[in-house]
Amino acid sequence: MQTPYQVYQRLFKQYGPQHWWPADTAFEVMVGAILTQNTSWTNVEKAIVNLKKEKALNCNKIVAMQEKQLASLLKPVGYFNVKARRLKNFCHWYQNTRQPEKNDTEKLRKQLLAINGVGPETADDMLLYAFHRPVFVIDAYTHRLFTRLGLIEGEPDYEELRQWFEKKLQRVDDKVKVFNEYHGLIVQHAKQHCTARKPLCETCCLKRVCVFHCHSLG
DNA sequence: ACCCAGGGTCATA
DNA sequence: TATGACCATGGG
Repeated sequence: MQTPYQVYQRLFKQYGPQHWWPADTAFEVMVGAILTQNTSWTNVEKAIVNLKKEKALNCNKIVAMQEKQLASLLKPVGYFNVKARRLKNFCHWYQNTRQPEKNDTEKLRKQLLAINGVGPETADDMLLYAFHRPVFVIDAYTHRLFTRLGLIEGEPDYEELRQWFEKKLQRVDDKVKVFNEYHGLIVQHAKQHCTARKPLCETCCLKRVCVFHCHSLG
């Protein structure tokens, strides 16, 4: 059976460094993390452009702005009313929290999860890509890919899956670096070879992982 | 016309 | 705790 780290090495060999998170600043990372909830990144890019064009990619500006006006800038991402509210909720926290980066990872994670509209994946995106903490991000692609590869059993919830990855990768040298690349690689790979529509993974760079598993089932 | 996308909250049982 | 409804645009 292939280990999660061997899967990582194959993906890295195939695709190379992913240069995640695609954003100019830590604040832009966190905004993007909220906007991309259940939404394709191409739509998020359009909303980010709208915000930059209005010089509204700014915490104080977003807090001060009317929610309706913010929602109009967020139109391309869908759920724009919900996300305008969530973005404001996040910006209130960010504005009122002095030096959140001074907190240890667990405390920071609890603070982020306490924001209405920030769930486990969004919080972990922020922790890894904005605060550079060694937190493994789980998303729908990760769950689907590793389920199809047969590397995880049952239907683990978010936290169980995150703990599983972090345990399997506990000995790697630079966790922030590897977790960063790994999540980007999973998304890159899954977009191409592990979508909901195209369920079979026959010709990708992880094929032998899949074949080995199928054979091991007898 | 239908399904999906780098989720999360809330009401209900 | 465990489902289901809901949010809503853009691309295949």
